[in-house]
This record gives sequence, C-alpha cells and structure tokens, in this order.
Amino acid sequence: MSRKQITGLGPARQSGADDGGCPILHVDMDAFFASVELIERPELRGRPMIVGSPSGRGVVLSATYEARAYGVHSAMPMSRARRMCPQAVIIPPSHGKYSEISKGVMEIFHAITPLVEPIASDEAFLDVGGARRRLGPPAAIAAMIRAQVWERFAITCSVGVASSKFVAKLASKQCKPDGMLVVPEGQVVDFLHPLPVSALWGVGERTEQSLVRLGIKTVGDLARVPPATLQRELGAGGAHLAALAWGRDERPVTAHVPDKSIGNEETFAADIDDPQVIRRELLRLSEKVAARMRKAGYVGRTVSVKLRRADFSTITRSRTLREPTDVAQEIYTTACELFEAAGLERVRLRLVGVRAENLRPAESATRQLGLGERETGWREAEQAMDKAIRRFGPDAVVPASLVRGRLDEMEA
DNA sequence: TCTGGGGTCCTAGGACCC
DNA sequence: TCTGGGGTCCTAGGACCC
Repeated sequence: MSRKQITGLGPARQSGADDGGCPILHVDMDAFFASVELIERPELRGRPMIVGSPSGRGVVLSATYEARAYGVHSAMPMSRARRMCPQAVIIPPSHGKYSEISKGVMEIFHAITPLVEPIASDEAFLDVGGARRRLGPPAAIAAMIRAQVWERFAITCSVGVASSKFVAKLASKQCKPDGMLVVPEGQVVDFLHPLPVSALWGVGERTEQSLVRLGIKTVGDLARVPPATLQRELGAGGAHLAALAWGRDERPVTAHVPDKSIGNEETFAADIDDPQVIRRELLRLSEKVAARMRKAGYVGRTVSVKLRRADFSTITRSRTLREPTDVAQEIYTTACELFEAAGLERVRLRLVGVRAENLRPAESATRQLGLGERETGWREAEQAMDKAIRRFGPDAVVPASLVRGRLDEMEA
C-alpha cells in the first residue's frame, strides 16, 4: 500500500523548530465504514465496495476509493450507486463493529494527548503541542498515528497538520487517502486561496450559490471581499467566513464538548399511515433515547418529534417540560401528544424521530415533585431495565407493546 | 438523482417580564 | 393608562456537517 508523505507546499519544513507553529492534527479514517468491513473480509481489498443502509431505501454510507473511481460516493442513493458500479460488492452496515474500532482508534489518540476532540466516529482533532518533548515534532507524531492505526486495525487514515483546526481539516482532505500534509503557518494563505469556496467549513450548497452570484468562486476571491459585505449578504456567518479565508481560526481543541441533544429516528421501508404503528415506533425510539441519556448521565427538558411525509416534506414539533427527564415513558407521552397535535394522524409518513434537547448533567437536576404529583416509579423501573440489559443483553427487557409489535412482525 | 441517521448552529417571531 | 425598549425563553424551520 502506498504511503503519501506530503510536507508543505513549498520546501519541506520538517525540523522540530519549524513544526512548533503547527500543533493541531486532524485525523480522518479513509472510507471508514468500508475499511472496517475489509478487516474481516480482506479478500475484498481492491474491489469496489458499497456499504448500504439496511432499509434498502437508504444511501451509500461509505464506498472504497475503488468504488469512487466509478463515481460512487457516500450520500448517494443505493439504487444510483448500484447502477453506476454494478460490479461492486454490496454490504449491509455493521454498526457494532464501527463503534468498537472507533473506540480503539480514539484510545490510540488518547495515549498521545488528552486534548482529543472527536467530531465523528472516524475523525478527531488532536492538539499535540504538549506532547512534542515526549514524542517529537507534530509531523512525526502524525506519522506515528498513521502507523499505529494501520498496524492495529489495517485501516489507513489521513492526517492534516497545521496551526489551526480548520486548516488541519482541509489539509487532511487534500491528502486523502493514506496521506499526510503539513501546512506551515507561513504558507496558510498560499494553501487556502486557490481552493474553491465550497472547501470552507460552513459553505454548503446554498451558501456556495449565494457566493457564486456575487462572483466569488475561490477562497482567494472571498478574502478580497469586505467583511461588511459578506455579513450583509450571509448574516452572522459571513464575518466568520471572512476570517477563515485568511486562515484565522482561534477555536481551541476541546476534549469534552457536552452534548446538546440526543435523538433517534427511523425511515420506514414503506410509508406508514397507521397511527398505532407510528405510536409503537415513537415508544421504541423514546426507549432508545432515554437509555442513551441515562447511560451518558443526561436529563433533558425539551422533547421534539420529527415527522417526514411520503413527499419528503418534514415538520418538527417540540415542547419544553417543567422538569428535565431521562424517563422513556415521559418522553413517549410527550412525543405522542406532539404527534397528535401535528394533525398527521392519517398521513403517510416515511420517517419519525424523537429527540431530547436542552440537556444537562443528571446530577445537577435534583428532581422536584410538583404539588400533588406522585413519583410514578417509571424511573426506577427503567433503571432496573438498564441493569438487566447490561447483564443479559439488549433483548432481555422490552416493553409489552413492543413485544406485541415483534410478534406481529413474526406472524406477518 | 429521489434523498440515512447522527448531530450543531442560526434565524425569526411571539410571549412574557421588567 | 398608554407606550416603548431590552432581555430571555420557547418554538419552528432550515443550512450545514460527517
């Protein structure tokens, strides 16, 4: 397997002193989901591979670079990916394995520095400024990470090394797959300005369209526009973009970013208009969300429900409770009320979702019982369920109505 | 081309309080 | 009694990220 080692744009600056200005690493696994599948099926290496979603309606989660050579990329509908690359091996996703490998990779990072900021299961920022004396210059640390991830998991990753998070992130993208790119502080502007504006973090399809209308195509074009103009055209984000265009990004690597919300959603294999089935799904999702909250030690005050019609139009409805909760029954009751109030009871739905927002640490929320309110006992019951699941596995305890649902499915 | 599932952040309007 | 302004909270939707 080839190993790209790109060091800077101009003359390579590899010495320790020069790397002092570049303590930020962005590590990104290459085609993560597909790469994890290759661990158990190495015979597929070099063949085009597509990891699809189990509903059959889904999109491509990740394709290897072989599949990408045929134009297949993630966020592409399965049907289209199949058509573009009929010889590709199609693989259903195995989420357990992904989180296991992800945990292992994060362990490698934490052995280097406590300043690790994960931004996805396959991606993280590291501030290695404090590890230089122990482990050498950032470029050497980056090479070490790539070697360790490969040795332990046979997965390649790409690393961007720079003085700020956002430049490190762009650098890792530039050297993908299986590469490393150091952008010395003095070369940041030369690196950024030829890139298309869409390369910037925060510039999606819509923002790109607005910018192109203004005649702005590259980051360099953007840098030459007065920040006030950008702010007028794009709102608060405009001023931020102007700073990024000059490589200014002061955001530090933050190890523990508390969650703002926890939610689950599900797209049905076929559209559903039976309110009974919808309510059963809301219960299943509420159970999932509440269990995740309890595991992570959060309570939340706002419950929101997402409903997507067959035509893909989507609405959300939310309600803030008097007291925060991590109880599935409470979340479920609220979700049902929101669903009923939305007036979509006989409308064909393709997706429902439940989310808890306004999260705070559970220990900070000493629950106050309202006047005349009785402790329902649900919380204790659900904690007992958590315990049973930890001991006997996820099928140990299931609410009665979900069991009925499963029996229906088995009979069908 | 017919769009998964996990999130964050921003905007804007209305309620409400001082 | 009427009016205005500022601040905060809540809700809904949308852009964006991986």
